[in-house]
Amino acid sequence: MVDMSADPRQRRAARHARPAAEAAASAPRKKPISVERITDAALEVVATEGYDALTIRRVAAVLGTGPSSLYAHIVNKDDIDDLLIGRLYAEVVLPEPDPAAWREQLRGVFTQIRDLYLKYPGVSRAALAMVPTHLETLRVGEGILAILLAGGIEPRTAGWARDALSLYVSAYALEQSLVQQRRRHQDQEWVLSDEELLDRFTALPADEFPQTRRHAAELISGTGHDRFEFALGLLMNNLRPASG
Amino acid sequence: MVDMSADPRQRRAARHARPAAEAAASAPRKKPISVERITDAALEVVATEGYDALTIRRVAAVLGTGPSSLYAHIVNKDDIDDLLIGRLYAEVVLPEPDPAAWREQLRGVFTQIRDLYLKYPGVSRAALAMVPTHLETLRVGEGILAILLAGGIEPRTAGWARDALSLYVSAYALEQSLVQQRRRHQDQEWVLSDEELLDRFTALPADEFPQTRRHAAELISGTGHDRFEFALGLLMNNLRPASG
DNA sequence: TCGTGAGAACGAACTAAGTTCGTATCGATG
DNA sequence: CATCGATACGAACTTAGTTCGTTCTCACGA
Repeated sequence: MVDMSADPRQRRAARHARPAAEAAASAPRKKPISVERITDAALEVVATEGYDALTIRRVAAVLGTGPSSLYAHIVNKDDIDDLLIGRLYAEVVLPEPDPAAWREQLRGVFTQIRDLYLKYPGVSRAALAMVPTHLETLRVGEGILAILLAGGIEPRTAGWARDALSLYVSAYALEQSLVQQRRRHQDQEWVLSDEELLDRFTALPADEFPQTRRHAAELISGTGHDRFEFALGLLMNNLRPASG
Repeated sequence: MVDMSADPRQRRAARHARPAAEAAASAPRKKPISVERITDAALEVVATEGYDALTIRRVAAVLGTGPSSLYAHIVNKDDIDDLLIGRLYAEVVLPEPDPAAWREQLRGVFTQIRDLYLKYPGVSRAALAMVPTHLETLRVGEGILAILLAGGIEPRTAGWARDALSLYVSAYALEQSLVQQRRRHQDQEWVLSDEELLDRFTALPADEFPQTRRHAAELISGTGHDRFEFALGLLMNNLRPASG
């Protein structure tokens, strides 16, 4: 059983501690509100309406109740972020580190993370704000670190590189989500297609923006994911086995 | 004079167009609310209380009025972000591109941006959400692009690298601001000093977190800025002049 | 069997925030 | 000096996070 103490603060703390012995027991008959169901509901909201639509009231509505009902299980709204990220990172599968393929392995893990973020538009915001001792993020972090170390990267470099890569991936997903969101909210003037963007760039005054104007085509080239791959490449290609 | 049309939407659009002829005329005598004063007030709030404390009401209070008074000058709250970023990026000074020193020049520019972000904790959030046709960000973007091109980087690579670097810098500043903010809000349990973090890491179960445990010291090593420099290095060192 | 009490659920309400509306005020202009 | 458009602003509407006090439920012990 998960921690059933009265105070949700203690339960949050328990979630950050190592997982308890976890006796399965019997599944709850009816449908009592639980941290799991809250997480399910929150993920559903984020997946369908985006992270901005994630409100206590919205989650409560999905569960067919009012906002106050959730506060027996969560500390506050930030706590939902915690749950979300935990659930998301639990889905990341980590490969057995292979010294010969560490770059591909890293690419694979970070692509997984990117796609999880994009599946739930905007959650990367929550990931950026997450405290660094979250259990599931620690697990994934350990996995990434293991891959880097297996690749022969010196520990300190590995740690720093891991942080840089993680930060970039979160930011990339966040930016992509924001673009998508603007596209959904057809705010007329603020949605710019590639052609419109190209027009804007080429319409810039040549004396002030010579490079942007001249290379407008290259600047808007490539899908988001092309740029993602490119950036990951930049970050990883300089990492070399220590005494290689 | 800046655009004095009635609709603030038109005024925002005008801000994104090329700067008008800009007849100086006489400075306003009294203290009418203006976009400039709103920007000043907003920056003051962000600098002293952080981006989270930036509310319409808070800004209005600084100007000694009520929230509705601002809506003759701004479209909505997002518009304030626009003003903030414009003001911030206007402060960035761009060097004359020197083909021999492009890496140092890039470092300089991005360090400026980083420090501006950190001076106004949390604004990088606004920067990430900013539409890519903002006039001042275009100016800085042009400058960065010019440095890369002067360094002999192929245009498409230069564009993508610029985006990757900018994204990383924003994310870095955002993360740093979040850490600072947590530290201010002494939420007891969520503030972790380096020693506490080290303790946490070394207290992890050895079978599940062998690497994190073993290299805990390296993982928490280095100031934020060390990591910033490191990441910039990773991103830049792979960029090479096109035809060598 | 029947209370009983701890935990869970929940309706109502409080606060804060973004935004709108209607009106009042001000200043330049004819 | 009257007028009109732009500006200012108080009040109010809406949505949100959170708290409070009460009610409900159910497993356990007398």
